[in-house]
Amino acid sequence: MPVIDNGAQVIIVKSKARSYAPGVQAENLLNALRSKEEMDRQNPRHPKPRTMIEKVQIVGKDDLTATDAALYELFIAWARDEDHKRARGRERAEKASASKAERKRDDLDFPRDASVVGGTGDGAVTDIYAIPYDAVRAYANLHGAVDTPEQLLSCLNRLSRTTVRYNVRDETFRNRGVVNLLNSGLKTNEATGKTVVEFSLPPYVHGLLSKPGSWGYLELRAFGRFRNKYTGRLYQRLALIAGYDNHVRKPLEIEPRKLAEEIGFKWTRYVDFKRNCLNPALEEIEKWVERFLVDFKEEKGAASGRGRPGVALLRFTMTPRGDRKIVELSAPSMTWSDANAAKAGDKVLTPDQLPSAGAVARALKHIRFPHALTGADLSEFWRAAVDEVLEGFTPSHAPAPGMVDVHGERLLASIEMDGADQAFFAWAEASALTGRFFRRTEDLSIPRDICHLMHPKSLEPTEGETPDQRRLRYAKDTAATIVWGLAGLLKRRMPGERTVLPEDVIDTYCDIDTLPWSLVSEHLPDKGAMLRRALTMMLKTRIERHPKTGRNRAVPAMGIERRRATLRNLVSATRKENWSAVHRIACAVVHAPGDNCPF
DNA sequence: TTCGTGTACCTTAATGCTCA
DNA sequence: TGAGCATTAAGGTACACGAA
Repeated sequence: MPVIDNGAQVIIVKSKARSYAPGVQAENLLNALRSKEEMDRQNPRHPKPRTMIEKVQIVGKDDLTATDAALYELFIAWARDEDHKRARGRERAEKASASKAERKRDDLDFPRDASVVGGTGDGAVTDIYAIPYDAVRAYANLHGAVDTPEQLLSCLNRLSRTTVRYNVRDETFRNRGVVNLLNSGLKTNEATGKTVVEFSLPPYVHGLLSKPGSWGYLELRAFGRFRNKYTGRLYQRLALIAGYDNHVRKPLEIEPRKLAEEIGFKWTRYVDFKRNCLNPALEEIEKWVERFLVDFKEEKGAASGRGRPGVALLRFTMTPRGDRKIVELSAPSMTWSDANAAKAGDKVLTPDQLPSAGAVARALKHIRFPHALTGADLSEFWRAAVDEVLEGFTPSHAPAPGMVDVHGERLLASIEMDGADQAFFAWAEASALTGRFFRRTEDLSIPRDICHLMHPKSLEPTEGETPDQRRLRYAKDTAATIVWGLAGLLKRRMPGERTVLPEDVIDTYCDIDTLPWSLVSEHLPDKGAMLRRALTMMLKTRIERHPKTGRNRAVPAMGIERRRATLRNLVSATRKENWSAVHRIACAVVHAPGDNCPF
């Protein structure tokens, strides 16, 4: 149902939040693990949830080595890969059964993450995974650190006894809880002599893998070669930011002590932190990470008394490594059908908006896609993506574009500035990571009665715009997106998946570090301190007993209607650039607690 | 044996305060 | 106003310990 917002009816989906879990980017993960050459060629990347990157803190003894951390990332990637295989199997089975009896769509409200892996139905997932021993050993031995079963067992033992705290709220997890990283061990079949590494993830951690949100794409190849225990911890934080859209990506600015605390470095002096942690970590990241480069700067603090002023702020600026120019890439031959599909005219797109057959062929050769695609597939997906922008409509069942995706006005601007070929290549590279735009034009069934209301002015390309103006426009666009999300117009993601309710995504809208709030903060008198407090309060939870199951669960401390109304007011003020109104609303939330709010 | 990690000690640099 | 002193933190070197 459209919602009235400042006199205009709008329907949008949240651009930041993804409503499904992306898969591991690897042609064949097992082959990549077994062979160093395959690892270098495939360079598998796995999406790690932002929560797992930012909110985890090791509790107690921290004797994990760089190899241990690499193995942990491997296990996370493996679990995700296995979950996806099972999910695809489930989808095929559902399709088969759907042909026999028409399903009642509203009855299919089962949790995706539990059904994928055969969980208990309450979000708890209890699967045990097994990876061939030789594959794990080969991966752990990428830099010659682990060779024997005893050495591998030592790694697994350290991982199994390490406990972490996730400082997040969730419907099933209390933020003061502590869980093991994982449980793991070696298992040998005495009859066949075959050995596997078995592991299981704690249910809460496993559940995070399939939750909607933002992701940091981590390169397993790089992880396997890190030798410094802190490199992987710093790398994940940088990779998370490096994956953001060019227009919203800001440098990571953080106090040295805070960063040290976050990555588990015992603070003594800055020079020790730099020497033993930052320098080796940055060297290794530069040497092994393919996706981005890091520029590191120190900022001295203001003199506050006697003595030499120390380093007050660290600034890490990430830039994509090697933005590839399509004309510099070799062009392979193409099948007759692929070439015809690429050259075919389009009812909506102009010839200037269609990539050449050569561009499609280059994308197929030089971009690593998660699944086998043909040129005809890519051409079709591109037309659907541009069509979506031109119509100004996002299908209700489509997942929201991620920060990595090239979409919206940026896509049109890229076509105009760089040409269809280069724009297509950049779009294909991003889509290979997210999979967001791999769908058909027939999915774009637009209800004409509301279509004219959904074409945000911000989608029109503008000239002479400064980066700040562009960022402001992007923030306002995201604010409009939130309005659509709050209106409950995210009906379904895919056939058979459960309904996405506004309350499912409200938490992602309360993220102060993302647009529009990151930009809004810059305009507020207190630099967004009050807004941060307000959004934090909206994320607070309290524990209550479930009326049916009797189990304790965490529920939002602030009522859903009040959270929704507050967010709507905030984004409405943001769209009008009424910063004082944003500040007043934030103050009202902080100082005037209402229903169920403990403050 | 090599290398990562942590610690200790000394020197150097930067800044503010005091006083002639 | 400038020299000298006090204070604080970085830079550099060396060494011990333990994991790989």
